[in-house]
Amino acid sequence: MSGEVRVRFAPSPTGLPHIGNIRTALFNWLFARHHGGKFIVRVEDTDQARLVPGSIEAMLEGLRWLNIDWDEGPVVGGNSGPYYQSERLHIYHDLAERLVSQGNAYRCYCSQKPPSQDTQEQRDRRVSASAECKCRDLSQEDIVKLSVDQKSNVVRFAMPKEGVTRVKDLIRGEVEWRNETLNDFIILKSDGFPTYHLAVVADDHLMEISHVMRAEEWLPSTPRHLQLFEALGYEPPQFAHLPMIMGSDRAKLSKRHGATAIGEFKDNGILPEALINFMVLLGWALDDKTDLVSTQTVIENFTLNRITKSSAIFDQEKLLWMNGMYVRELTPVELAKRMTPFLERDLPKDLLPVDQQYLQRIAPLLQERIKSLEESAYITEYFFKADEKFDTSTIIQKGMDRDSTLSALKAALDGLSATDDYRHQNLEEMLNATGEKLELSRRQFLGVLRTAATGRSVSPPLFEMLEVLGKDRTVSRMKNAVERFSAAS
RNA sequence: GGGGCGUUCGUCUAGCGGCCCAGGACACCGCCCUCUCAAGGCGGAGAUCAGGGGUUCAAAUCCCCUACGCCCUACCA
Repeated sequence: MSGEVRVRFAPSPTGLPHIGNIRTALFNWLFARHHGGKFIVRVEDTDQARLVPGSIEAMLEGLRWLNIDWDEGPVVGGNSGPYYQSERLHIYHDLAERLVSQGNAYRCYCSQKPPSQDTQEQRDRRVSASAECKCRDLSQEDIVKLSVDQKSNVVRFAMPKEGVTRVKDLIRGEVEWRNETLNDFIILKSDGFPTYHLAVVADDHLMEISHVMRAEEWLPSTPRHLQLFEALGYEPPQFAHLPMIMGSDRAKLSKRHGATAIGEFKDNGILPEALINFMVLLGWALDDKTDLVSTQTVIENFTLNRITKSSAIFDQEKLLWMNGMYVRELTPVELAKRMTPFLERDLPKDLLPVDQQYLQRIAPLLQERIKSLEESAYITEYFFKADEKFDTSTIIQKGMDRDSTLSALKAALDGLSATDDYRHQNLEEMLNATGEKLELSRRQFLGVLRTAATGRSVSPPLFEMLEVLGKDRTVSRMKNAVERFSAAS
């Protein structure tokens, strides 16, 4: 391959940015960065009917969140703009006109039938959309007559009726189609907008795209694009069709498969770096044993021959595991920072705002206990709440009774009130001695204290936790526990 | 119906003719560690490499056929 690598990501603003689209963007970006080329974002807004306001903003927001930067496109501009196809209509009109005059395209006057009225059965049976259209063979006379009383028409590309069209796909190898199996697709719609086929070919050429990397669902339309490039006298770019991402039922991923929009991952507490790593592994692998891999390493090693051919199923479980791995790699300060928005969202409002200093001391204790930031509020709640109002019966540990539990609480309260040294080593030494004196196992004694301090049977290691909680909170909770436990008899 | 692509443990994958009676990871099970929960360590179960034919001294790897899955077959991208 000669010349600069220029790849593009071409989303259409028809809804929330999907994980499949983002993965395509990611692979294009990785490819560009690997080759020191350019990554371009181009908005394919040629379908006015399906346009959903805000989708491009969400798309760009998703890319930014993932740290996928683009060299040309919306916001940043570039020398090949505009990067919205709706602003390039004149280009497509000129090209369509040229194709018609060259004899590579023709106006079609057939009445349109909204596809939505077709039953699935009809669509399955349809030989080809243009099968009944005879406009290709209209005489000049007929055309003149038709164009006066028929105000709207479309332009169809005249596919060669013989021969084959071949592509040397960089991932799949040689693929070929007999031209007779391809129909005369529409290139210009009656609303004056081009279809995807015309626009993509025109822009990939004008923007000097060197490699088209897109999802496999586009493979069947590649011969059309190739024929268009040919008719226009353009040299086609290289093609690489990426495997698709499927839902757990092996069907094309969609909303009903759970979180699929990029924003949902963010809301669900997934770290962008974890999502990147996970998406990379959906169709690419560094070697036979690496799962956790930095973006930098991926960029250095990102070559097309390591891309898988078969589609992949999105495994939420593995993503969550991977996210946990990334959570553990954060510094306490960073973790605290990332948890904050979730605490602000999910913690009872009266506990806000959270004390950042305090949070930073809490963070290390949960770091290896959470898989997603979404768990932030639940897992830290007792650090912020005042005295816990748990069911006092849960405080009694296995093998203990009310009396032994109460004396354990009292003994602990005495010790915890008497000392000011709340370093965990000291607490451990002191409380272990107390527990031994009471002839309780660590499991029992510390279990009682854990419940008294948190109201829960599960928590980070007790001593470290009490150290972070500090004397005031600890003593207050122990007192509270003693009182409530005594009263509940 | 037509066209195209794909098919290695449940899932993501390694493998590009001998190193593979197939390696890693998630999930699962067990043990160890241990104040609970995690994390970590160790081990286990799990794939007749979709099936059948070839080619070859040798095939998951090359070729052919079949099956299945998926995608496309719109004035959607």
